Amino acid sequence: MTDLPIYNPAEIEPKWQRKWDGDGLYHADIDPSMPKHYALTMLPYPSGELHIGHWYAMTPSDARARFMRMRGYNVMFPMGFDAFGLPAENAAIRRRIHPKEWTYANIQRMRGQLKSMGAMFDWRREAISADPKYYRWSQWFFTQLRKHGLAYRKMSPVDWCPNCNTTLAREQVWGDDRHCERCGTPVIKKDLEQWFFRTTQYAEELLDFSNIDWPERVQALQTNWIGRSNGSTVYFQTETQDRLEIFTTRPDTLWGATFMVLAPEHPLVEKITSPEKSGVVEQYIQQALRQTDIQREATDKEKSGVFTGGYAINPVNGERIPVWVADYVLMTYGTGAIMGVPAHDQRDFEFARKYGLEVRVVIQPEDIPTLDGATMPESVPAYGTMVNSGQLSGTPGDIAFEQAVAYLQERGLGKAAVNYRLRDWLISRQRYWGAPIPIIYCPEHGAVDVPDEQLPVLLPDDVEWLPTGESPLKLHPTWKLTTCPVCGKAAERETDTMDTFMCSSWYHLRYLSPDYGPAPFDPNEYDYWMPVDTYTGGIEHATMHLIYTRFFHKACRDMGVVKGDEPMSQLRNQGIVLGEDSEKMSKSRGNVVSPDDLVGRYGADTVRAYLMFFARWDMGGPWNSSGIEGSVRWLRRIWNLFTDEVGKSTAEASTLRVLRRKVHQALSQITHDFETFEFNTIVSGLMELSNHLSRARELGAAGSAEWDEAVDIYLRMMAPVTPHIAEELWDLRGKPYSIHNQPWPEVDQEAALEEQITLVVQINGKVRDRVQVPADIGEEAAKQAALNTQAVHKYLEGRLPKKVILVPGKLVNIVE
RNA sequence: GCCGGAGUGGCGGAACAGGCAGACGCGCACGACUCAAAAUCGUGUUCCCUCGGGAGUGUGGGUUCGAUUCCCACCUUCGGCACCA
Repeated sequence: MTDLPIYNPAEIEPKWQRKWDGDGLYHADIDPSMPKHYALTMLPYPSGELHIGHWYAMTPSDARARFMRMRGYNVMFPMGFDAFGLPAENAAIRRRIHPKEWTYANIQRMRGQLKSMGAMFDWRREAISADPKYYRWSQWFFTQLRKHGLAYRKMSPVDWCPNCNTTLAREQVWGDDRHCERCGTPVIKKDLEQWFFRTTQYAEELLDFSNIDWPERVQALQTNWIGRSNGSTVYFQTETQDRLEIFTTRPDTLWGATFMVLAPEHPLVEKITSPEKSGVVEQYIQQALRQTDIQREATDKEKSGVFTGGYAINPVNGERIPVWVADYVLMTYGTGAIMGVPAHDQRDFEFARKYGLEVRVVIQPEDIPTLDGATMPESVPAYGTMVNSGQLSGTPGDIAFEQAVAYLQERGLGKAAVNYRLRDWLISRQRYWGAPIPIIYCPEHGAVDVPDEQLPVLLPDDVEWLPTGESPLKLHPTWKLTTCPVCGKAAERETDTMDTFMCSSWYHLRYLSPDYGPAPFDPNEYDYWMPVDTYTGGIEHATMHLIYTRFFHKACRDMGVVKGDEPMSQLRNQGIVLGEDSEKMSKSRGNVVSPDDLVGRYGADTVRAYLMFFARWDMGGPWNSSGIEGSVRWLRRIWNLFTDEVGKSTAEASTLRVLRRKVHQALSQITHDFETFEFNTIVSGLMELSNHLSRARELGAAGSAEWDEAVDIYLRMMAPVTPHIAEELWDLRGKPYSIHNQPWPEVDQEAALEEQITLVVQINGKVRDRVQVPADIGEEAAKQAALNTQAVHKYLEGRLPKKVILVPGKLVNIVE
């Protein structure tokens, strides 16, 4: 017995991590002679613990980045921390520890955990959004957006979390009960002066995904979120001689409008309401406004409303129709006013039936019986021939929309219009732990930008934490006192900070040059590295971060700060790792899987391999603690297989030919799967090949040139998945450091070709036999071989087949 | 209600420009090694069966010589949106 080293990840993993780190192996620097690849994975929030979800997101991303590196790309794979945010403040209040201290302690701990992954992060490029050298530029971007009219301040009803004491963006309000994303408390409405970014200005462009390779799923979610509606604006006139604009997606039903409805907040309500109705209307509005959005927006709620006593004139037929107020019309969409066409809209129908308003049919779809407004049990929203519609009567359904719009436009009664569900992005937060909004309020000059040379507006460290929930910046005795940059007189700072999504909208740019002073990023770095080639992260950011960062990039493009239309060329999302009970992991359920424990027990390589293997990456799924044993055994076997003593090869030539064939076939498959992010079949392909290698070894293959080639290729293929063991085995075989600097092996197509193939013999589409034939067999010979099989003889009993179908290289189907 | 995924052995999953269903792994069973166990190695493992076969990829149809893969209609489930005019 010789002293063969045993596989001990606890020893080799830290050893190689230190060596790689010391050598700067993964440093990515501009090199115009090489094609670049910017691989980016979503940065974590420094909550304190790296959990298995981070590993699940990051290790395959790392493996892919490593693969690209071996393929000859100059790969940058940076990491950082999205370090501002509410949890730090909650910790501050609960544990009487400063958010900064809490955050940076967590960062330090998580940086260590991240390093235990053995990922190829270039830590020189680390960016932390809570660093003044970072948020100085978050503030600069805000100023730029304001200068270009893309940031504005407005008094508006906002979603307010009474527990967090702050506003929330629409995206941060979740669920049927409209609760706070962070703490789960139902939100309330509050009127506040708030800062907004004009995301709506980019609504149309954000719908265009034609130049980026993003998952259909994300495209669908974003498209849905932006909510484009094609229709037209129609100008009604009230009897008080006011213009009342409405938006409709069905201008072809205009002749069927039998009433109008205004949102309770609509500015014309007061004026249009007749004196005798004002009491009832006033009462209704008060009650509507008191309701929460949850009550008001519940779809199953019975519609309610009141008649204002006012009338408007339908511009297409001059009819006088009553104007109502109802809370099913929202001030925040369209113009806050609608025409009611009960025959062809279900909401209007329910309203009309309840209040006895006329239901008039103006659309008659061809395939259903003639409609009668008085008796129809529900609305008919389908397109169809226009009827009772003046000179447009008879217009067929397929052109009714365009004809109606044309009719309105010719007469100046309306125009084609598009509406979006997307709202402007509310970025004000009444919190301390965020980037201060760089604005100064002067009694004389109003809201004034903090001049660039005064940036950053630093967060004061000496703040008091009172359990009022009020932002400590408001309570600070002196911080907000300053002077107006325009007139120099006493003025006050804005005490709100920015939504952290603002900071994370451009972190990929800060990675380019995290210490750069003159600008948010070094333009040379930008020109070389951008755009991000592959972006990976969770699907849950589809309608938040991933819309914000696209908006941000487009806005920056229009401000002349960046180039190109999109920040990230390719996006891939991973799924979620659930607990073993198939439920979402949570501390209270006690089903949390700790990556640190797993690494301690099995080593990082095993955890990496299992995370890539156990599920389709984009699907995720429940954790299985016994399943990881498969990865443990695989790596142990590989270790033993490649460290075992090698004598002289005793294998036959055919064994070695088969060995080469299997190796190159696996290489071809694994290369393909790396390209397409199919990580689970990368690992299964490696496992399968290791089974072939074991067999070949038993047949005496070790010691041959073919065996050496097999091991060499094998180690390179596993290097992106399990970087430590690959490096160690590479080293043990006396190969030059580092395996991670080796090129990806080339497939020898000839070696991968099969010599013999198994031709499947089907009779009437059912498999009846198989026959071994040379791979290059001709058509006739293949058919003959199939017809000569026992099964076919037995089946046909001398009869002639009706048809013989050959799928070259695969099968012969004999049809009787 | 609308939009988008997903339904394959006991389990995770593989195969789909239509062509051997169940690769790979977990689990399980049996065997080897061991005094014994663990570990390891080997063999088997979709179901039914009268051992000839038969059925089988959520359900029901269709196209085809041939369908897990394509088409139509459903069912279940997960995610998103939702009184959006």
